[in-house]
Amino acid sequence: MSNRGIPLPGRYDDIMSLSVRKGFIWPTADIYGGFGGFYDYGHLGAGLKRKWEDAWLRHFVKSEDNYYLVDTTTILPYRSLKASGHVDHFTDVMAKCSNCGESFRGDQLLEDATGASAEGMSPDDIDAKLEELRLKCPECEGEFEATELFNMMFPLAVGPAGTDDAFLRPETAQGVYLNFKREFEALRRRIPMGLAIMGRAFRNEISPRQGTYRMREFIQAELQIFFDPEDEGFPSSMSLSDFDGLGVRVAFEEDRENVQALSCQELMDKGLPWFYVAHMAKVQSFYTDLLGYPPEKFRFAELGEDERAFYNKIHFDIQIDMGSLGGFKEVAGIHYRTDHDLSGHEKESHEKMSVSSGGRRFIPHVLELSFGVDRNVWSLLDTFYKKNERSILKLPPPLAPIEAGVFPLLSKDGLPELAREVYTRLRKEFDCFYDASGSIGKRYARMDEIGTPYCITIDHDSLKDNTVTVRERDTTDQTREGIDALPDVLRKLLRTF
RNA sequence: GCGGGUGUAGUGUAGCCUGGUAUCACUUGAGCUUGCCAAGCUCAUAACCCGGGUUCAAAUCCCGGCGCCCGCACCA
Repeated sequence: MSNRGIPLPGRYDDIMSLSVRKGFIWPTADIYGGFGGFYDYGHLGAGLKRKWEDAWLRHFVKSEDNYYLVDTTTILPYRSLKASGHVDHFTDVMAKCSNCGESFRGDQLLEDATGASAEGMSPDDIDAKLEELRLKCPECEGEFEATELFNMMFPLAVGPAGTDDAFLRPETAQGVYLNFKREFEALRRRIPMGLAIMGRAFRNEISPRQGTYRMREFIQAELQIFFDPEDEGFPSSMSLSDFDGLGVRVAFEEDRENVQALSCQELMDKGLPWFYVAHMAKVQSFYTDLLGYPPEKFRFAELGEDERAFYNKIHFDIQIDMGSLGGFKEVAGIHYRTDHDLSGHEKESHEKMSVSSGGRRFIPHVLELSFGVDRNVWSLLDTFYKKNERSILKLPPPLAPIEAGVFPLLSKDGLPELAREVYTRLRKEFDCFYDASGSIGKRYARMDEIGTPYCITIDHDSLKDNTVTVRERDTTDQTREGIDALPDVLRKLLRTF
């Protein structure tokens, strides 16, 4: 990824400070000095995250026939991850130079020296081979220490026997593949079939960095779409004509800095299959149309052969330009995983994964839409937090953790009583916040900073005619509405997707 | 994991070199005030990342750990 660049000065700190002060995000076990690679969500962060997840679910899962949300365990048995390739590919044998201290991947050293793949070799075998070939540190010609196994997966000892026979899942996707046969039956053997999981995944990152961008425990929202690779009609409910006006913003591998806006047809002319293009359009539409990201901050970045997993036939990252992180950073990916995963599980479990459809028998191919939820939440804060004379978090209203503030203009003359009454009525349906403290301007400012799109103020006129002012966050414009009409008014303003 | 920087109320900071338990601002809470955009006044709450060591005395000096930021490496 060409993520080079320096963060805007103070931008990261501004967002982290906002997060901590107001209740979005802070380090796990903060009172013990934090815990590298782990972050907790406060009340606002949890609300924002939940609403992003709801939006994702509606846009990608509930909008299609035969797409469903499932939920699977975070602990998986050894064999399932052996079959998926994670046991071998997620485990690196590190060789450390005794002289300069530099670390290298043992299999890489052997491959460079012999030209043959050394993947999956045990540390002892690699040690023996390094010895045999008399390999020295490429940096300083120093000797290597005994190699060590570094596993990106967290091993677990399940049961009283206490053997390392399980791992915390490194991606949610495997949960879907393991349940493919059951769901295919339960959903009456229909293809295409989409199965989504939103849940936690775990990777023992060597150096977690940049807040919630790279964590050791993180949340994924992943959709696995199973389809017939030979069926041009997939998926039947999608049509490229839905995206006619959309210029799909793409940066190809050979010229990563050059973002082109291409039509779906132009992308297909470049050799991408139509189902892949359709999902690119759908993803971009999610960000730029639904959530309102500025198009220039959005792009697909093609990953080259050496950057993507070997089984991903086509792989574009979805990247958002984040000032706090120094440029375009990955928030999601679209991966054409072919039949790699189902075939792997068929081989290891001896369960047939092939299906009959369209008069043929085949193992379905998988298109995976994979989103990092925490990264997306961070990108919302980065993209929509404006800090000038006013500090405003210009969140899309449907994502705002607090949807409306309800204030009495003054703390006297019966205004608080009526305001409380309005608040009590609205809170049944909307996420509301009542506040009577400080000046009205200060209360507006507090709401602006946490992204509350609307504030309702009860004044003296309200007592006479049952109307209130509704103040809009970004413009500060006010309209006067009847108290009885508020639910309808707010519904129209807030339930926009 | 390596190198550089760094850690003081909720947030941002002064103090650290030249040891004597801490500055300022904003925030937060209470009260007064306040007829619509962080106004004002009074009062209050609140901090030296953790653990050792040196010393009569450690935020300050030394050692170890942890966290954070930047670079390298890593991120099938």
